[in-house]
Amino acid sequence: MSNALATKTAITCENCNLDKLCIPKGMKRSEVGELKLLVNRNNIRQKGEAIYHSGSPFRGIIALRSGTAKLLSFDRNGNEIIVDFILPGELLGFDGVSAQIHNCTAIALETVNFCHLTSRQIETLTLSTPGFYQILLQRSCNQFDIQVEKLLLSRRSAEERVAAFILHISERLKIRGYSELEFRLSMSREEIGNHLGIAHETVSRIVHHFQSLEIIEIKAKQLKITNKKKLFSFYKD
Amino acid sequence: MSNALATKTAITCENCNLDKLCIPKGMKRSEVGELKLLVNRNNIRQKGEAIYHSGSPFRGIIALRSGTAKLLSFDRNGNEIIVDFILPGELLGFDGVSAQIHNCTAIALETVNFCHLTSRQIETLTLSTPGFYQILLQRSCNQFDIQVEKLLLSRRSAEERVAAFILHISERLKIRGYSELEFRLSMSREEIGNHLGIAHETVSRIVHHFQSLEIIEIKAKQLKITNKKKLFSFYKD
DNA sequence: CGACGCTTTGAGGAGATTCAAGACACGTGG
DNA sequence: CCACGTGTCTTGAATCTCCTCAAAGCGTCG
Repeated sequence: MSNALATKTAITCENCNLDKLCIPKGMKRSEVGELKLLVNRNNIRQKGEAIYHSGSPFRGIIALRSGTAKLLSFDRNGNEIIVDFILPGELLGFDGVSAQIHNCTAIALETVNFCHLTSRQIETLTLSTPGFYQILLQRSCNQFDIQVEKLLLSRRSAEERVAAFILHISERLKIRGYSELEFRLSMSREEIGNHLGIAHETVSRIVHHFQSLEIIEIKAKQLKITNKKKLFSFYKD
Repeated sequence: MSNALATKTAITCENCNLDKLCIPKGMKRSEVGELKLLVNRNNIRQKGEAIYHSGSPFRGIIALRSGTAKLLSFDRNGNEIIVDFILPGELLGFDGVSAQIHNCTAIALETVNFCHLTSRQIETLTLSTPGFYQILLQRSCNQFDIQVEKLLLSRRSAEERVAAFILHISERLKIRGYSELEFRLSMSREEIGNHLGIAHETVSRIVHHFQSLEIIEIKAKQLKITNKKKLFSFYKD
C-alpha cells in the first residue's frame, strides 16, 4: 500500500468540494440527495489518460473523488506547462467556462475516479437552487485571488517556491481531511519543476537541502514534513 | 498635447467594456439607456490617488472612462507587486467579488474618470436582464484563460516579456479604438519591470535594444511601433 | 535480472540582478 | 525665461542564481 491517499474513503457529495457550492449556500441537506442523483459518478481514468483535452467543448464541471490530476497548457513550442495539480475532492473544468472550449488539458497522474456535473445539470441546479450561479461566480472569481497569490510566488527564489509548493499541497490535503504531514507526491520532480518554473535538477537539490536541514523526509514520492514551522519560515521570511 | 489617449472622446456606456456584458448578450440597445441612468459616472481620481484599497469592502464593478490605473498587491515585505494595468474602457474590481473584500489596490497612474456600477445595481441588472449573471461568470472565468497566458509569459526571457507587454497594450488600445502603433506608456520603467518580474534597468536595456533594431521609437513615455512584425517575431518565435 | 525512466549530483555557463554613477526630463521658484 | 533640484532613466561592471549538459545511481516493472 504505497498510496496514503487511497486509504481514505472515497470522496462523496457530502465531503467533496462541490458541497461548498450547495449546502452552505441555501441548498438544504435534503437536496444533496437530489444532487447525488444528478451527478455522473464513478468515471475512471488510468494514469496518463486525459480527462479532457484542450480545444474540446466544455461539458461541465468535474470533481475528483480519488486520485490526482495535472492541468496543463502548451507553450508555442508544444512543451507542456503545468498550470495546476488537482487533488482529490477538488474541482476541475473552469478553464472551459469562458469560451465554452477547454483552454487546458487535464491528465490523470494516477488512477482517478471522478464525478461529472454536466452543463445541463448545472442549468437545472441554477433553476432549483437560487444563488447557485452567484456561488459559481464567487468560486471562479476566487481564481483571481489565486492568480495574485501565484504571481507573488513567481517572484520568489526557487527554494521559497518549493517550500510554498509543499505547504500548499499539505494545506489542500488537510482541508479535505487527509494527513497534512505525511502524503504521497503523485507527480514527478520534472512535473513539480515545470509547475514552479524551475529545472527538475533544482527541485532535486532543494528537496535534498530541506532533508539535510531535517525539515522533511522524502523517500521516492513519499513525503513527511518533520518541521513544519521551519518549512513555513522558508516561505514567509 | 503629450497624451495621445486624451485626444479621443471619453468612453461611454456604448463603447466601454461593459457593453460586452449587456448589448450582445440579450440586453437590448434601448436598455442601455437604462444602464446609463443606473451607473455613477464622472468619478475622478488624480494621479497617485487610490480608486479602492486592498482590504476595503467590495462595492461594485468600475469601468475606466479615461486615464490609466495600476492594480497591485503587496508581497510579505510590503513591496508593491503590480498585478495588472487597466486601460481606458476596461473593467476593474473583480478582485473583490470572491471574498467581497478587495484583494488588490487600484491606483490612478494619471487623472482618471470612471463609472461605478454598484453591487445593488448589479443585482437590479441581474433581475431585469436574464443571463446577466452568466455573462459576469464568463467574464470572470476569462480570468482563468488570462492567468494561463500570464503563466506562459512568466517562463520566457526578459526580452520576450517586454515585446509581449508592448504588443498587449497595443492590442488592448486597438480594441477600444485607440491608435495601436503610437501611444503613451503612462507607467514608469520601474512599474513595467515590476509588472513583468524584471529589474527596471533590464527594461531600459531591452527598450534600447529594440530601438537600435528599429523596431520601436521611444522618447520618454511616448512610444511608436515602427516594425510590428519584427516585434511580434520576438514574442512568438 | 535487465532495461528503462526517474532522480541525484557535479561542473561550467548564461541571463538577469544589484550596485553605482551619470544623463536627462520635468516642475518650481526666483 | 532660466537655474536648480528631484525623480526617472540610462549605462556599465561585478556578482549571483539558476540553467544546461553530462554522467552516475536508484527503483520499478515486465
